[in-house]
Order: sequence, then C-alpha cells, then structure tokens
Amino acid sequence: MGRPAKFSRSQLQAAALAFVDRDGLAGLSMRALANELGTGAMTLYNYVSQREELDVLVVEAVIAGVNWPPGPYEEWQQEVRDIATAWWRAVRAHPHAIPLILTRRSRSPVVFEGSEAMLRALAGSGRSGKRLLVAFRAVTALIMGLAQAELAGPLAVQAAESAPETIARFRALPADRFPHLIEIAGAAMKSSAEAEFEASLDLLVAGLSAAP
Amino acid sequence: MGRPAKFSRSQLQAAALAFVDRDGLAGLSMRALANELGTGAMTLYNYVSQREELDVLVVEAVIAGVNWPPGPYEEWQQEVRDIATAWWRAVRAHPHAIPLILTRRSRSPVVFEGSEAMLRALAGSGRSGKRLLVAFRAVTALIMGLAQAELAGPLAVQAAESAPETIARFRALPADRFPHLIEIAGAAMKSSAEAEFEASLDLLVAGLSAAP
DNA sequence: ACCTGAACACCGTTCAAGT
DNA sequence: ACCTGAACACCGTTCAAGT
Repeated sequence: MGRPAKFSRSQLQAAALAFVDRDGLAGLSMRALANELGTGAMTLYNYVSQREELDVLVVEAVIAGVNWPPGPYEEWQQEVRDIATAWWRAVRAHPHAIPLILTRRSRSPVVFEGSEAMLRALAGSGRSGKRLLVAFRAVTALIMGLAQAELAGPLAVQAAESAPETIARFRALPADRFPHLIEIAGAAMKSSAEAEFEASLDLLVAGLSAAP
Repeated sequence: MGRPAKFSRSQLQAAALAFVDRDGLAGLSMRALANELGTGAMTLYNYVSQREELDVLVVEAVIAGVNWPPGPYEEWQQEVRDIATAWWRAVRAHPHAIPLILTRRSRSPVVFEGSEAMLRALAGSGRSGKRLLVAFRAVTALIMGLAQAELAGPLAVQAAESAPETIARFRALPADRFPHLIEIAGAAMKSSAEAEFEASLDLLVAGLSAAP
C-alpha cells in the first residue's frame, strides 16, 4: 500500500543524459543526479540498483535517439551505408557520452532492432552464417572505431585543441622519421569527421561488394 | 640536494599495469597503488600530477607491448595485415585495460612510430593525402572497434557469460522478428575472436585493393 | 511500496611539515 | 628534491526507520 512513485525510469534516463550532455561524465554521481532531481541520493536506489546502471541509462538514451532510415531499398549497399550513418550520427550527437557507449554493454531492445536491420541489409549481399557475422562485425567495428577515433586517436579528428595547435604539434615531429604522419596531419586539417566517416565506410562497402 | 627518488616512472607503469591485469580497473586508485608499492598515496604525486595519469601510464604500458613485425614486405596488403594484427594482439593481451585504451588519448612516441609504420604500408597502395588519411582511419577504426566489440557489442565475442547462456538468450528472441540475429548468434558460437578479426580485416583490405 | 537521513568505508587532492 | 601524514570535500552503499 505504498505511495505513488516519485519518478519514472525514463525521467531518470532523460535527466542523466541531460546532465552528461551539459556537465560531462566526470560529475555524474548518485548524489549529483539526485540533487539535480531535487531529492536525496538514496531515493535513486528505488529505480536503479547500482551506480553503474546510471551509465547504462545514458547509453540507452543515446541509442534510443537513432533516426533509422525508412527504406525499403533497392541496393543493399546504400541501405548499409544509411543505417551505419544513422547510428554514427546518434552517437556523435552526445560526445560526452561516447566513452560510455564504447565501454558499456547494452541489452536494450533498440540495439537488437538496429542490429537486425543492419543484418537484413548485409544479407542482401548474399551472405549468411559465418560470413554474415563477419560482415556485421566489420561494419559495427568501423562505426564505433571511428567514433572512438574522435576521442582518443593519435590524430584526433576535431580534438579539444584547436587546429593550429595540432598542426604545430605535428610540425614539431622530425620530418625524416614521420613523413606520412605529417602528410595526413595536413590532410586532416582540410577534412571533416563526416567526410572521413563516409569515405571509410565506402572502403568497407567496396570490400563487401568485391567478395559477395 | 634531495634524496634519491624512491621509484622510477616505469616502475609505476609496470605496477599499475600489473594491478589492472590482476584486479581489474575498478580497484585502481592512488591509495591502492601506493599501498601496493608499500608507500603512502601522496608519494605518487611525485611521479604523476593527477589520478588520470595513472590511466595514461597503463595505456602506454599496453602499447609498449606491441610486437611489431620486422619487414620488409613485398606486398603492402600483408604488411597492413601484420601491423594491424600486432596492434590488436597487444590490446587483447590486457583485456581489463581495454576501456582505458578506447577512451584515453596517448601521445606516447610508440603510437607515432606505429602509426607511421602503418601509414608507410598503406602508402604502398599508391595512396597519399586525404585518401591515405581515410585508409588509415578505416584500418585503425576496425582494430579498435573489434577490440571494443569484445567488451560491449550486442553480441559479445567471448563475453563474461558462457556460450550456453548466450545461446539461450538469443533463442529467447522471437524468431520472426530477429531471424538474422539468431543466425549469427549460432555462427558466433562456432567462431573465434581471432578468426573474426582476420576475416574482417580481409574485407577492408579487399576494399583498399579494389580502389587503389 | 516507496522514501530518506545517518553512518561507514572508501576516493582524489591541498596543505603544511618533514629529510 | 623528494617524502608523507592530516585534513577536506567528495564518493557509493548499508542499514534502519519512516509513510
């Protein structure tokens, strides 16, 4: 015979994502989020069983934001590209949350639906079984790997530091030992994350088309 | 006029990596690592300026463990494959550290050297400038993305849970809505992370070879 | 059923004092 | 120069008590 619940789980989810988007990951704690919601830390334990579930909540909120392409498609290649791009854009829309998306496992139904949609598209290439699994792994890895590159790559796409700083850092490298690194650092300055994503994806799709 | 330093930075590095390999990431703290080294927490501040640097130390220790292939190569494709595999194996040798490798940026010289080696191999395909950058991004993303998949994918390669558990979880999915997911779950049972990595890499190398 | 304050065992880090 | 204990402002979480 209890009182009505003070919050819903999706309220928590929205609050946690908003907190991370605004203040970054570091400040997200049971106490801080509770304070944000105008209650005490212990109240949150009525909705999540551990601090870690806050992270899961954030990841699921980001995934829920994927804007799936409608279809149907005539070409499986274009379908793969569009689904991959939708996923990548949703992840990039919440840059502060990317470390969580990379490291937390999610069993949200949205992940299953997105995976099945991608698999359906890839199956259009004639793949099944182990070869379908590999194609799926490769595409997923490319998406997440490129999101990761913006965080932690040796050549951050658009890092916290400004372009001039990055140029200066690479110019400081000895040109005889790192000629190619200096070369692509120059190319990176005139490039964009979106363009690099699309071109990378095209490479993989070409590989998927070559051995169908 | 000081006393001699009690530790070296590489001693800290080794201790931090050993700690993470043994106890996982969660327990790594200034106090715990200091305790491990038989000293007080504040002593560590003579070697690192922040807690976060402990993470950087761990990442660099892992990267230092990459076993670069000797070369020279006749085929750039094989060189790309071997460098990628060396990188991937070093990462996988320290599974507990993977979340750090995915999220921490490293400016270790070893990263620059490894990147330059990969770029040299990729340049063997005739690429330069923006196209070389894209090829580099794609290969790197695939490596890190596949390492990430073992942590957090919707279909963990060899998750904490056992194969039978995973099979059961996917059998519980409605077969009419998730036919492909169920199919690759079956394929994943009879597969290995190494085999999937190599086959994925082959797909991308095929793409790189198709449009040289 | 759901809410919540007090308490406990942890953190990272500042400061001041030691050699 | 390097070392270190005390202290401060945080954590997550258990427990017990409230409605």
